[in-house]
Amino acid sequence: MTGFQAVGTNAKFPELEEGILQFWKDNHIYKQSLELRKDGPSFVFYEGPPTANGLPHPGHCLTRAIKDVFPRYKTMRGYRCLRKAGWDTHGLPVEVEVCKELGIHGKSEIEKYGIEPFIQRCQQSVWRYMQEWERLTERIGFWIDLSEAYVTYHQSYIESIWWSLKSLFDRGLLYRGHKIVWWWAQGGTALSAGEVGQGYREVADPSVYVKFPLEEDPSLSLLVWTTTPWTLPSNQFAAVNPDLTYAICSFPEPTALAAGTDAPSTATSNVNANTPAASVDGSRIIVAQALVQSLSDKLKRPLAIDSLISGSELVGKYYKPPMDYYYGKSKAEVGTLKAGGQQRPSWRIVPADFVTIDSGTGAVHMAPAFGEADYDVLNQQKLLFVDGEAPPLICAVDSEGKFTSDCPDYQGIWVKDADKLIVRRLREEGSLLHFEQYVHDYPFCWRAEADPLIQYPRESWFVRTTQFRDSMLENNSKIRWMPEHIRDGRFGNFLASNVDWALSRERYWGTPLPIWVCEATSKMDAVASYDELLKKPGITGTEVWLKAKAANPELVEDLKVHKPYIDAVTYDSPFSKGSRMTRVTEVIDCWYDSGAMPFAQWGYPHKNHEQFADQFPADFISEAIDQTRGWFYSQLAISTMVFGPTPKALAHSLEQIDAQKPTDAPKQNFVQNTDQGQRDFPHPFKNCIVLGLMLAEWYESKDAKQRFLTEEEAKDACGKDYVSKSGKMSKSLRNYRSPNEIFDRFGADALRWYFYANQPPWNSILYSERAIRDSIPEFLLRLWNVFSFFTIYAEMDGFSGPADISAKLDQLTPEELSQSPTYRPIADRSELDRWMLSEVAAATEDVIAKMDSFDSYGACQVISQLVDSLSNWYVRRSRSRYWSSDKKSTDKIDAYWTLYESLLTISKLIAPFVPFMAESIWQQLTKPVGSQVRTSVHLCDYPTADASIVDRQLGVRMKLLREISSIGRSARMEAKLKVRQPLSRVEVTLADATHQTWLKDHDDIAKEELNVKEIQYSSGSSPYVEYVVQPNLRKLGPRVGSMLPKLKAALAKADGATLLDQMTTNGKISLTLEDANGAKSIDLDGEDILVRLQAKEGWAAAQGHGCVVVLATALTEELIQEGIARDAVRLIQDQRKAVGCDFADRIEIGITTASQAIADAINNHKAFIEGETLATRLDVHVVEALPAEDPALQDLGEYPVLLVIKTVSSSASPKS
RNA sequence: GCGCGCGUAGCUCAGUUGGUUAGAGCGCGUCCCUGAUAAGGACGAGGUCCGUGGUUCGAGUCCACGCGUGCGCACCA
Repeated sequence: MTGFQAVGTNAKFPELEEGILQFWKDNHIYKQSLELRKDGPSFVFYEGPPTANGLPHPGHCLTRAIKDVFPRYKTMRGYRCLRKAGWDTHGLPVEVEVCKELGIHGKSEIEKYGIEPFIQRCQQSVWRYMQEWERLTERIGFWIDLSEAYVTYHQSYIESIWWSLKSLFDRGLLYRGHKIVWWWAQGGTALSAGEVGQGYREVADPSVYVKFPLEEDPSLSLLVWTTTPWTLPSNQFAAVNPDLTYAICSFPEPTALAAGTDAPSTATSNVNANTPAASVDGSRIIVAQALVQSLSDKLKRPLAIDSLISGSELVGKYYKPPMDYYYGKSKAEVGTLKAGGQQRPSWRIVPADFVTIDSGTGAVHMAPAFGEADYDVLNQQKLLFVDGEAPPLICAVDSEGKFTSDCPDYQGIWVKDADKLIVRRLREEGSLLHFEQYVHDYPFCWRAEADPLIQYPRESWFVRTTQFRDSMLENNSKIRWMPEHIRDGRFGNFLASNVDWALSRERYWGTPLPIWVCEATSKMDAVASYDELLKKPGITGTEVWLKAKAANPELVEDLKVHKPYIDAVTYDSPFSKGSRMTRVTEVIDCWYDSGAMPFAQWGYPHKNHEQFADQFPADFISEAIDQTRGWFYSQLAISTMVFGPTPKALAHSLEQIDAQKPTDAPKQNFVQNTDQGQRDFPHPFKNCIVLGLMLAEWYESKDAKQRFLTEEEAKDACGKDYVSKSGKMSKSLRNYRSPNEIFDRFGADALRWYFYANQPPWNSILYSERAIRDSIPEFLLRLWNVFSFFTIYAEMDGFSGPADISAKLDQLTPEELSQSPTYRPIADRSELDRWMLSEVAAATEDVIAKMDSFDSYGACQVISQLVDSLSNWYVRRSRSRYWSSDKKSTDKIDAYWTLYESLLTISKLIAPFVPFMAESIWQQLTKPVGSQVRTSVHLCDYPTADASIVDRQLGVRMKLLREISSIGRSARMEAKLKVRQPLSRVEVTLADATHQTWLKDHDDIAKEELNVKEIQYSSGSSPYVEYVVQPNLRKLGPRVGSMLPKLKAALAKADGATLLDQMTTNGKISLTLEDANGAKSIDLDGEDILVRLQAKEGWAAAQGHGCVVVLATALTEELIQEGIARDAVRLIQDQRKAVGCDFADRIEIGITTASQAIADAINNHKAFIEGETLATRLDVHVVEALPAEDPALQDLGEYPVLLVIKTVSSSASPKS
């Protein structure tokens, strides 16, 4: 039979954790934990795949910490929670990284380098930081199955995506469209909305006000405003709002106008009918009436309004564009309108209701090639004309963002560089009315920060997500978002303004779009797997991959479904005999990759049908808020489209699509016929914790030249000349410490607890190193000290807990522990023991309730409170019981069992949160029974609370007792009476007599806490206390309403004690209140009032919420002597420690003093002092005077003494 | 510009359905206790709950507007 081993208080948590990690690894604890629950109900968790081609930072730690705690909790609660890791591997970031490595830039250079070697490098590059990621994952204690991670470039993953895309394609949900996209000209690719959003930056662009002269009167011009002068050569329309009123303005001489009789000196928005002003040069402009004033201010010259004209009257007028590259050639062309008649297609004023008077001139230059709204206008205009006579798209810029030969003046010039040239020319030609710099946000490429994006017409593949807007909103409404406001706020808004998903990317490293086109008919076919492709008739091109593989056997097989190998594969067209089917060149947006993860991680539906059925949808996911439009959206969109019902409007068109297919092609509805069929809402996840962003905190020297991560470092280096900063985490600023350093300094548990217990997870969090450090003593160390206390004494006393149990042991549940012959029923133990175990059980109930509703923050607060109760009340109050010399005393054994059981339960309670410390405590606590019990706390069931143990009333009472002690100490402090000095008496006056009897019965504790001989409780009148009767607003508010202020005043005015007497005698208080309508009487019963106590002035008293504690401060000779004796004990104990005595060493004591009072006190309490200090001899010498300067002199109370102690023997017993 | 958060002590943050004296930790100050001791604890100072207006008997909490701040979104022409 072995016992416990004492554990030191100065634990090095990081080292401890490394040991635990090794233990988990050696014993496959994670695997065992899954195995144990293999028949349990499932709790489905999805890992949002991180990208491993960058180093993990503290934000990833938060995500991983939150992701870990719920699966661990659920597993302990009996659920089977698989945790499949995953890696996001495709996309532009990888390509950019490789380009940097190769020192190349842009698509043409990639193609020069060769797509094949480029792809191979991409595939290798994504694993660059794999080890760091795996190390972080493991070190922080995130239990997830890394060995079977899903990887987005794997063939089976890609084939799942292909299957889903085929399903979309076959249902007509995938289409090729001409759209204005945000185009990265240098990179030669469109960017997704999410990517564009990341790259907005504030820049100053040229802002020009340009005249568009009307053909009917060239001296009259529509004035337009644009910040993209380079789009002017491609001008096609000018738009006005037909509902706005426009003003025709001239430019009067400022002086002439000022001299005018009744003319205003500056522009006016009223028509000046009396003074038809003459423009200096005879020219006039048209602007929105509402903007005349602001325009005049901007131009710093007066504008005179000659007349007004409605927008609708302007519509249809022809104008001459400011730059003539197409106008001169085509101005004479006309097109036939569907409605009859003819019209010039371009350079016409058109109506557009999006034109506003928020800024500019109320007239908008339209270059449909370079603006989405402009493009829509063109499409509307096209509809007006008969086929073939509609306006073409005018575009003077090529896909590299350079002017084409259409525009010889600027041919080959990058559009942004042309701005300056164009502005100069406009000025020279007199069409520029005003120029300024305009500061606004403009998107840049998020990877190549110097490259501005331009809007550009591009052929691209789209997914008809707009058709599913309602379904997605419906699904969204079923998701439990934490915080709640995400649902209707950020995410809901995003869904409501959904636009079709621009899916394709004209890039290289990504999932190839599985669509093959017939070279003759342009008809298309989607392919759901590589095998399906191989079975196509007349297939060729697969040898390209085989050759490459033969030449380099190292190539991973997955590359064969990537560019360029897949592009080589062609087959016979089913649409046109003798023609070939060739794959389109695009790859897809990598957000689609991650969003397909719910099924693609299993390779579904090509395999693993059971796994998918079992693991869809997820019960729980969590990522940071930046994933709203990323993974949260892509998952929802894809699952809704692939597994949800097809909207009615679409179902109709599906029949037409089917009708057009070759006869051997599969019909569209195969998706609906899978073994899954339609799924219940919500999918694909039920609960989602949206994490806040993490900001960094750091310090800088005032000259901003030095940066520090802690205040101490800043102080050391700069004295007071430093400032605190906070902001985005930035690799280049190095304003945060790497997670690894945090682990080495403080440990993973400290970091985890900091994340869980410091704020709700959705709050944005300031990554503060000091806060991480501080979370250690607040919780981890406090618990560890209690644990250490237990082991020290248990070892000393030979308490070995469950070692004497002969029955089978497993998890050391209370039932198992109760088999021990020394374990007494809880009901038989002391109040304190019952209280502690009740607190543990109550906390267990609370933690379970909180965790079941995903409130990890709340759960941590409960746990923290519990540990505080254990440390600062239970152990504090029970210390003497462990010191007792009678090792077999029932009380002592009870104390051990109670503490032991509490620690055991706590180790299980904290296991999901701080898995290392939990494990460490569990293993030490189970040492006496070794291999009989589960080897890891993580293999145990989560504790459940025995309701019969929970005594909430006892909890309330103990809290009151703690409050009385606390208030008493406050009173002592006030009276400057240190606790070592015994007092004769305290009087405690309670506001509420309910608990008085109980307190009286248990006042030993308070007596000892306050070091008093007697405690008197009362709740009646007291000379020290004033009573204040206050209304119970919560009860009375609804009843008396507006009379409440009067009632409040009446109670405040009345004497509290009298009111209370009334209440005691009559059971009610009757008040008469004056109202506007006269007097009104109100009866208050006991529940309508609250009694508050206030200590009267002049007493050593202190007040709390429900009680007042008054000290009897008079000291008798006896009390003083006892105080001295306790001082002496303290002095001797210090000395013992100073000379290195062991716990049990016996000593002899000699005290020399000049004070007879000291000598008398010590002699009168000799036995007490000897007992406390393990002294076998205590001599006091009284001398005339002590040598004043002797450094060995110490203060005993008010007098100096000389203290000598000598170790005489060692003993096994600590106290006797 | 629009949308969504946030704004509470020197700092980092809690604050449940509106309710009486707004809390915690750190830091600071004063002190206590001490064989859990390279720990532990108490007490104190410190608050215009961003501002203004409103609803209400009653607002840190609800509403409106404004200011500051963070994030997201674009018809930023």
